[in-house]
Amino acid sequence: MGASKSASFSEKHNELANQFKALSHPARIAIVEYLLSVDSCICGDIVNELPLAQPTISQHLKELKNANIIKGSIEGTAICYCINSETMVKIESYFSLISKALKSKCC
Amino acid sequence: MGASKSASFSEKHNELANQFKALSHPARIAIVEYLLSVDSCICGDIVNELPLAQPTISQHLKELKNANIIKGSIEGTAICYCINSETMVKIESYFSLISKALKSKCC
DNA sequence: TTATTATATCGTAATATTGCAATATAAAAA
DNA sequence: TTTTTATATTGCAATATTACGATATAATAA
Repeated sequence: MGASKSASFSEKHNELANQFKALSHPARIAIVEYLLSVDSCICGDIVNELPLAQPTISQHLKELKNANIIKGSIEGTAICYCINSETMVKIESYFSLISKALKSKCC
Repeated sequence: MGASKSASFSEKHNELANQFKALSHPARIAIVEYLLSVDSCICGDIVNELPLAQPTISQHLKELKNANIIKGSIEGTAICYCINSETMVKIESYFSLISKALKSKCC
């Protein structure tokens, strides 16, 4: 067969995996860092920032949005995207927990 | 066409994306958390912990190893895997940086 | 109303991932 | 040496992702 056996794993593990999957493409990392570098959340020019066609970027944005990595709100003709800090803090805490747990170990 | 245009992105963005890709599957998250829960790094029974066949787990372990998420060393017949703390700390720092940058923002 | 502009969706080809049976490898035990 | 045990590799089918041209949608401008 093939195809992920995601049903065999916990809800928590699946949610985490989905958020990492959203970040598992260089274009999506570049989008996140671009949103971070822009002063406000007024965007609308991500297409010109990346070497990808408009439909491709639209698709990447959708994936980031579905994973709660970014938020988007309609702003006239344009759409205003920005990073979802809540999710970022959550992921940071996860790695912080792992780092702490590793300190009390051998290896 | 299709297939990731990874060559169009920076080395740094590709490396990060690869590490997140390694963590983008619930089985691999489960492996990391299992390694974390075991007291020492003496392992060898990951196959019995997960609802996947031995070749599948071997493949997941290989992907985690290639992305430097885990390290493996031969220990007689068994192979001893453990988490690569260096990488975890690096990823933690990345999200810490993002969180900090987000604090001085609107949204 | 008719452009124009910004973004989303559809359809599809190219490629990558997932999972596992079968098999290989390699060290320790009998 | 032969068997057992632990892990890796191969080959392949099922499925998912990536990218983009064509097209749709929807708000503003002319």
